[in-house]
Amino acid sequence: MAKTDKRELILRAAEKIFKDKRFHEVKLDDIAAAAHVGKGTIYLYFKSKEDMFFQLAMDGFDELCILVHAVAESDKLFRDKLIDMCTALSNFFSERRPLLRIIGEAQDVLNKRDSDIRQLLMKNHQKLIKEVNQILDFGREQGDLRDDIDYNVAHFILIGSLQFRDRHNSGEGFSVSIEQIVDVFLNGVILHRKEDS
Amino acid sequence: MAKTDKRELILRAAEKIFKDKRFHEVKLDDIAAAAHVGKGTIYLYFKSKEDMFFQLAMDGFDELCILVHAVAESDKLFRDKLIDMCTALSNFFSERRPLLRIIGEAQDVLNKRDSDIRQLLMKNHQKLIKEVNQILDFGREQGDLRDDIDYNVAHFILIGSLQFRDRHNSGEGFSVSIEQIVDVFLNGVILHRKEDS
Amino acid sequence: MAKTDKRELILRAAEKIFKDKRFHEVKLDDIAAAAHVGKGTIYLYFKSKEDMFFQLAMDGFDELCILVHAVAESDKLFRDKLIDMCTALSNFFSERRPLLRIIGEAQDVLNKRDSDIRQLLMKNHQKLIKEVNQILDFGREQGDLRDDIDYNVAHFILIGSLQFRDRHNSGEGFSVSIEQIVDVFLNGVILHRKEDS
Amino acid sequence: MAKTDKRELILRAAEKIFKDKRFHEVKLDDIAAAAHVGKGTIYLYFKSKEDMFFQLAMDGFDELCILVHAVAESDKLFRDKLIDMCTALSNFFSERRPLLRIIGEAQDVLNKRDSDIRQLLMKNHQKLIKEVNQILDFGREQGDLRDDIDYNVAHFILIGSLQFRDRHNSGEGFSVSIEQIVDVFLNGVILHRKEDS
DNA sequence: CATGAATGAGATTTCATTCAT
DNA sequence: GATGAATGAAATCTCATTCAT
Repeated sequence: MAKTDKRELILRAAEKIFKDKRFHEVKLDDIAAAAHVGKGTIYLYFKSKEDMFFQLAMDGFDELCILVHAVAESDKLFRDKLIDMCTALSNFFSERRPLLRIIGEAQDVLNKRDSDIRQLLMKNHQKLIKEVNQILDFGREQGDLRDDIDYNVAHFILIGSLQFRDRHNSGEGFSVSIEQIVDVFLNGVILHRKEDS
Repeated sequence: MAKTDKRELILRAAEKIFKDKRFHEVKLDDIAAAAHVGKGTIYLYFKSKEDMFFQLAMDGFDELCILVHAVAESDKLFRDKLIDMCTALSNFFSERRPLLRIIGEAQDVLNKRDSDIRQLLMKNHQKLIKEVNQILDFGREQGDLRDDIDYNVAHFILIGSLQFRDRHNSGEGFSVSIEQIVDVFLNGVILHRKEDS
Repeated sequence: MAKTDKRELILRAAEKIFKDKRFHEVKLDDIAAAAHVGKGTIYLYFKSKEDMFFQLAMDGFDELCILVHAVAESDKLFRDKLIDMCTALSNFFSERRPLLRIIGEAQDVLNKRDSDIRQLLMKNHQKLIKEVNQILDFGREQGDLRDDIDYNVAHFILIGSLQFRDRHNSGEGFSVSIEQIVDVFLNGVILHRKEDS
Repeated sequence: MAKTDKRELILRAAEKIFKDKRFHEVKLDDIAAAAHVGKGTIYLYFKSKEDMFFQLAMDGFDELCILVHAVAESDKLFRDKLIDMCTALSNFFSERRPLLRIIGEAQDVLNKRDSDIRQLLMKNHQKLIKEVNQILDFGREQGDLRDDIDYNVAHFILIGSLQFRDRHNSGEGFSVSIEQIVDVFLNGVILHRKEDS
């Protein structure tokens, strides 16, 4: 059995356990049991519960980046890429909501402490930004995007909306579609009174 | 000393302590010490650590609603009302970031369990939504708002963006202004070429 | 119940438990159970298991000093004081052998580490030396003691012999009496051939 | 590499590690690392940590006996033989102080349990006693030793003093010389006034 | 023989909560 | 009401020992 196998095994088990528990509610005993490994084995691969938690968070970030990257590379119109990207993000957020919660938790609090972790978080964040920017760049190249739009605004609006939407979806289906969000993002909410022109 | 004084004392102390710690990192000992009360005293005013935390989290929400309400009632243009509202929200989010983070962290989990807390969260959320809707209604009355915009979309985009923006502000000032967000919200990111022709 | 009561309670229980177990074999569970206190209570009075161990060792040292002091103050002949002192020490060693073992263990190893503990140990050691010296001084005043005897030699021989004797007494009674030891200490093993003079 | 090489390697590494640590502070991981062998290898040569420790402790005892034996056989005066013997013992005690300390620590406890170990300890002790007795016998033959001296008294005083002296030597050199101890052992501490008269 | 990853019993320690004062 | 000593369940973590390779 390769060394990473056990590590993966533990991370996947941890993910499940963290799904519906908060950090302090998660017991290493449960994770060990779920992963079918001895409790001590966890400590071969992770320095502490905290460490495991962060490796889990980083893990999720990587997947997210890969997802967005795939969309950026695809051969579609700007609007469709946006919708694909939002769909990909939304799926990711839905499926891995606990992971996201963990990432959020990690991001905010640990920024203030261990600088190693902060740097890793920033690096990951930049990576995601870069992927999203690829799509926005594409929009700009196509002449579909206003010149005066700060990329950050775009990120905040798209990702923020999607995350918020996801967070407020408590299982009975979304009340707002991705198309609607992308529509507002592209066209705004203002009535463009053509009769004025 | 009035009964509420001690309660307030504890809440204010708790607020400071929760600022840069995660839920499980906060010890009641620390809160009691910071509030200069005995540890047992906390249990006179709060059922449990959880309870105290949620009372803390809800604390101030009423004020926020009042603030937004005031904006709705004010005598301004739609765009300015939006900016005022977003400013109020942003301030609220900034001041209470740690709490919001912990709520975010806990929401998922608690949704599935304590229905009292879920109901309180939803009630508060509805209250805020109602106030925000007043402003959107105003926009619609003014003819500034597209007819086909679902209010939920608007909420998700505005509040989601602001929360996300706030969450990624690590102290050195915001990289994106509220005006920019409101601008995209109103006008979208697309280049409106038709008006040029 | 006074604060020291619980501390004493725990120390006395610990002493019993340490009696026939080595440090790593002693479980705090056992001590807590023996002292009829909660496990957490131990941590109210002692920083850690190690800390408790050292407080226990220091405790024993004090008693030892008190014993020797009482002999020094008594109104007897030099030889009888020596025998009394040796008897007191021997009794102490016998009754509290585990404690001595602990002291020995502490003394040697911790000398090399925490300087706070080292200083405390040295202070205690000096205290014991001082008490023994009182008795030797008395002997010198009486003209019973050679002028060229280094007090340290006397300590090493008396205390060393007694400890060794005690350590090799495994319950079936001592093979060597205190009088015999004091005799050799006083007169030496050499045959003083009076006929030579 | 011969079979005993690995065993030796481990024992020498263990010796270093045990030097300034208590039994429970020594980790087999450390010993394995220091010996540059796998942790499992230790179990090829030793039944357990305890077993390894005792083999280590017994290691060298034979040499000590041979050394004392050589002194007994030597062609010297009684006093010089005593000094040589004490020097040999002192060296042995100095070099193996950490081990002796741990044995002391464990002796009490183990006496009550593992009878194999007790027997081994006693056997070794008897062996050493026998060699020391040879020297005392020589003294008696020479007419240098009082007839009424129990050999055990002599052992306790000599070995006890030396061990105690060694235990209180914290590295900055001995405060008491072997000659001084032998002097008191031979002549006692009393002023022999009769000879003056 | 040699290894070191894996184990899991059991150690130490923490901390929310209680309750006698 | 206010307190904080006491609690003990439960958490994290350690490490001697085993065993498949």
